[in-house]
This record gives sequence, C-alpha cells and structure tokens, in this order.
Amino acid sequence: MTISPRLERLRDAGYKLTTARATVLGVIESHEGHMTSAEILDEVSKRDASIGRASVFRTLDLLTRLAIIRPTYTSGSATPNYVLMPDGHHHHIVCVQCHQTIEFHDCGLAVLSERLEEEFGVKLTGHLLEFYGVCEACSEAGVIDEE
Amino acid sequence: MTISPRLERLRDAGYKLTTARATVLGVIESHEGHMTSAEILDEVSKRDASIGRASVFRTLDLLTRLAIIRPTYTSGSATPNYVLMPDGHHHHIVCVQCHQTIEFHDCGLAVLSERLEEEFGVKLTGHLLEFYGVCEACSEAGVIDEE
DNA sequence: ATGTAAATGATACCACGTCTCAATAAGCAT
DNA sequence: ATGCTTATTGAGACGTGGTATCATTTACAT
Repeated sequence: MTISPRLERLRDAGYKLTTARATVLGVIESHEGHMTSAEILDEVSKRDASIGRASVFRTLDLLTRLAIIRPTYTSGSATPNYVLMPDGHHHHIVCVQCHQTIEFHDCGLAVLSERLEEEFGVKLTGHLLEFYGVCEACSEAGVIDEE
Repeated sequence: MTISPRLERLRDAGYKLTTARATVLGVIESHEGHMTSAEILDEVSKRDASIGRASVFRTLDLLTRLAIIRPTYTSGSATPNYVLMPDGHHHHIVCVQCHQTIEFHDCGLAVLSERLEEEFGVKLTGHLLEFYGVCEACSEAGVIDEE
C-alpha cells in the first residue's frame, strides 16, 4: 500500500496509522477546498460505515495539531470549515455578506515567517491568511453597509 | 453619552444602538485579546444580568459581519475565540502544542491587499493572519514531532 | 506469534448556539 | 414630549455538534 505523504507525517510524529485516520484524511484530500465537519462525517461514513463519529473528530483534532488541516471561519458563530494546508499554508478571501470564498496563492510571507522565527524563537510550520471584504456581486447588490 | 467609534459603525450600517449590543462590544473591547464565547457570555451577564444569551450570540454574529471582531479556531474542533480587529486586521502565532498565542503587529500586507482588490474586484476591509508552529517552551520540552 | 499501549466505536452526555414568540425599546416624525 | 413602527430583545425550549467513558480492537515492536 502506498502511503500519502501526509499520512507519513502523521506516523513520523509517532501516531499509529489506522484506517480511521487514513479515511478521514483521504476524504479531505479528495475533496479539495473547504469542508464542514458535517460533510466530512457524511463522506467518511459513506466510505466506511464502521468508523465512529468520535474517531472522526479525534482525527480532525490530530490533523489540526499537526498543521495538516486548519479550522477556519465560516459564518458568524457557526461550526468551522476545515481547510487543507497544501504546503503548510493557505490563503483566501471571504465575503462577509454571502460567505463565498475566493482562494489565491502567492502571499510572499516567507520573509515575514523567517523574521518571526528569529524574533520569537518559534518554529513555524505554516500559516493561514484570510482577507475579509465584500465580493463583487454583493457590493453590486448593495445590501447593508453603504456609506 | 459618548459613543464608541465601533458602535457608530454599527449604527451607520443601519442597526439600532441597544444596550445589549453596547454591553457585548464593551466587554470585548475592555478585555483586549482573545475571548471565548463562554467568557463573553459570563462577563456580559456580570455587567448586566438582564441580557439574554440569544442576544449575545446575535451580537457576535453582527459584529462579525461588520468585521469588527473575528472568530478564530485555535484548538482543534472546539469553540472559537473572538478577536478584535483593531484596524481591521489582526495577526498572531499559535503554538500547535499548547495553544498559546503570540501577537505581533506589522505584517506588510497592505500592498497585497490592494493587489487583490484589483485582481478580484472585491472591497477588502480587513484580514487575519495566523502562523502555526511550536513555541520555544514546547520545542524545548520536545513533546512529539521531533525528527 | 505475542504482548502492550494506543486507538477505536458505541453510546450516553453536555454545552453551545438556534428558534420561536410575545414583550420591549430605538428611532423617527410630528 | 408623544405616539407610531419596526427592529430587537429575553426567556426558554430545542437541536445538534462535539466530548467523555469504557470495554474492545488494532497497530506496531519484539
């Protein structure tokens, strides 16, 4: 069996390679982009009904700790969206009106990252950059917040 | 009564200026930094026990839509932390081991922000930049993840 | 093969956050 | 000030996402 490089990271960190973990990661990887926990739960049990809810959440926690995925803002106080961090980083714009997200790729943050590592003595593995604003469609519709 | 500039933003956007809203914002403003919804709930009812839970959550949603605060997910799938966005932006480093956060201030993202506005036709009001890594203390303790 | 500790699944459980709805208060016009 | 209109509120019931517990299973080392 070939092992996804991300699963290897998991094993290298001292965690066991289980089917539950592989399935959860597989689901997230195959479904590039944002997923809510409900969607993940759903897809996982479609692929392997024997996997319990608890394990899915435990795996999400674990993947988060390993900076493989990241929970991120959705709507106000609702449940998070999980986002894959392809090379340890992820960037998007989210529209505060309609919650649509636009992904973009170059951020030029490598320099800042290094500076911070020195300044604070930390070892950085990734980052998430979210911009907030109003998308084209919404600003044309002109809902609230026009001054 | 003098009105906080943030409350004014709220009113200018067409929302009424109520005690519930003022209290919630007041709590968040006075407690600079990160707060969970539980902490906010607690502080609010300490200041004014007549304010209901529902209104607090509604206000959090509203403030989020207005980009005055922002929920961020420091730990895995737990409840979000609400963060004030002083000038529309906020930056921190979060330790994936102990969940401690370190705030920093200059990010040099203004340039990128403008470029994105042009490229995607959006109007950006703020951003959140999170770095993930291992803090000094944790990497000395050397828990998991040493290669 | 066998042992052992980590991980799992089932389920009961809890808390966060939402919904509903009648009561209230903000803001405006007079 | 006064009254009108409508957004907003508080109370509480409700749903659901996520967690704790624990006996069972599984991964991995020897």
